[in-house]
Amino acid sequence: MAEQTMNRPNIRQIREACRTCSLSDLCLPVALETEDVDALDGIVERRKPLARGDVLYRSGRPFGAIYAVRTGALKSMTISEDGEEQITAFHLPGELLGLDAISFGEHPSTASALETTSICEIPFEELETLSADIPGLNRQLLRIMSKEIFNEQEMLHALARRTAEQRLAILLTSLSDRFARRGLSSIRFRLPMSRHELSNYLGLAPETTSRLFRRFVDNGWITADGREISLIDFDALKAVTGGGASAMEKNAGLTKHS
Amino acid sequence: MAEQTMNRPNIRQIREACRTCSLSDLCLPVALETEDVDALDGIVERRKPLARGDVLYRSGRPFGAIYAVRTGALKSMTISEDGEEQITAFHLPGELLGLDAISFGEHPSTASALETTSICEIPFEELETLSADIPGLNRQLLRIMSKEIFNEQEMLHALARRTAEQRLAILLTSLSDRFARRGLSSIRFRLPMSRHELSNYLGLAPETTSRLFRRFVDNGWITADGREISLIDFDALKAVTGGGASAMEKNAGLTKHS
DNA sequence: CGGGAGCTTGATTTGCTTCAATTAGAGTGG
DNA sequence: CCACTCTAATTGAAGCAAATCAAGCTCCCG
Repeated sequence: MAEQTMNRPNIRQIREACRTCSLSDLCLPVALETEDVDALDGIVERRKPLARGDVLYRSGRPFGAIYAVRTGALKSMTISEDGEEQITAFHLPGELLGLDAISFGEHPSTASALETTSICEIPFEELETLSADIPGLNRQLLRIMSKEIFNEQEMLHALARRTAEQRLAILLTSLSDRFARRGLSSIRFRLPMSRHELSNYLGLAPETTSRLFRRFVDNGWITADGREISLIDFDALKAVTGGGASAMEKNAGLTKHS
Repeated sequence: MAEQTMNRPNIRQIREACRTCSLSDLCLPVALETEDVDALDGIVERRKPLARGDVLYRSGRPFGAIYAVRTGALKSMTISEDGEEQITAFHLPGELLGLDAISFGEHPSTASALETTSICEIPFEELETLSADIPGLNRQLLRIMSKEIFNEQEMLHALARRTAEQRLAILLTSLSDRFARRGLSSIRFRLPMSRHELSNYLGLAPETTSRLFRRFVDNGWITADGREISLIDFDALKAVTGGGASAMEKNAGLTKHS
């Protein structure tokens, strides 16, 4: 399937079309015809950028669209009845969010921007209509959701069973791979989230996260200046993750197909 | 959508058809026509029962079908390179498994029977073909996967952030609701998994799980005779879960539609 | 030059794991 | 049918990792 892709004469145009709207997840790994991509592109709405803290959609609101991150970053979170927010995911450029709303008709989580963020809106109604005509698109939607399930499972056990040190190493290497996937530097990047948000996501106390950053720096694995991170010894980081967990390998795996 | 379902004259037949093949997840919550259900039913293969420990599919094997549990129970697990098995999910009657394989073309996890188990095989190729003709089915497949994503997210944070006590309470109430969904008793049931497997899934030491069962019994919340569990005080259990987490509420939510 | 939030650092406590036995159960063969 | 064996489950004691409690620090913004 991926092999077929390579033989198509217009694959470069397709990729370009995808890239402009950050729909790489939806388009790149499959062999969509150029006209199909155009059709997909046609239903995508570019929304005005979100400022830090702006809410893209709120938990409980009716579901009408999924979203692709163009630039910036967002967090997904649920808010328990005692008002405590629980971050369930970070969304980087090129990634999709809102998929978890498909089954309920309303968003089970709230998404807000971590920094100035531009996104594309993909109305689900129209995407579904389009899917009926384009078998490849339908399949790709399923693929993405399946991948999502798997990544969640990986992360689930990454967080459930691993030590704090392993959790942070997993997060850093995961971010690295996800940035790399979008063509950004995999060894030097700026964390879009605060230490507090990062700790919340990892299920750790902020103090623990802070101590870990110190330890990683002392070990010579990374340098950290606020949110600016450099991975000095990626292999060392990778080694402490515990091997088994790597939601990122799967991202890399899909990228290779394109 | 769910409302439309109620008005169809043949909804009862549809449900019956679904129930016979344990495809409730796939059929019940949506308004599929009788002939559609028949078509779906036609592609489903009933495989011979699995004995305890039998492997349904192994990690790395090519993906060809998803499966529905008719009776019994299975576990999904990944095996890290050091040979340690990590249980990622339990699958009860009426539930689907194998969804996580759709994106990669091969199974990322291994599924094996916890007890004598009968399952239905749903060849994915044919399901996809069928989906093209039946919009409702396609949507439902997406719904299920979306729900799966959400449940995973819920569980992820249930396990990552909660105490051992909360984790076990969440598991017990979740199982209770899932059994109830299949029309089985929600207050008295037999655990399909060993303490060891249960602990593995929850990310706890078996000793901790054992101590927790004791504590729950001492508190008068449950009675436990080996794998036979009775929930004496469901509300107390529910209370200690921490409120926010409830992958099961969502299961119940879908049931209500039917 | 304050003021405040985010981050870091130190001291103490708690909860879970680990280590070490013991007990209970399930299956087996005499 | 009962002793025997092996594995699963339980229980106790000790150790450790991370949370919590409590200050300081630093940077940003007024």
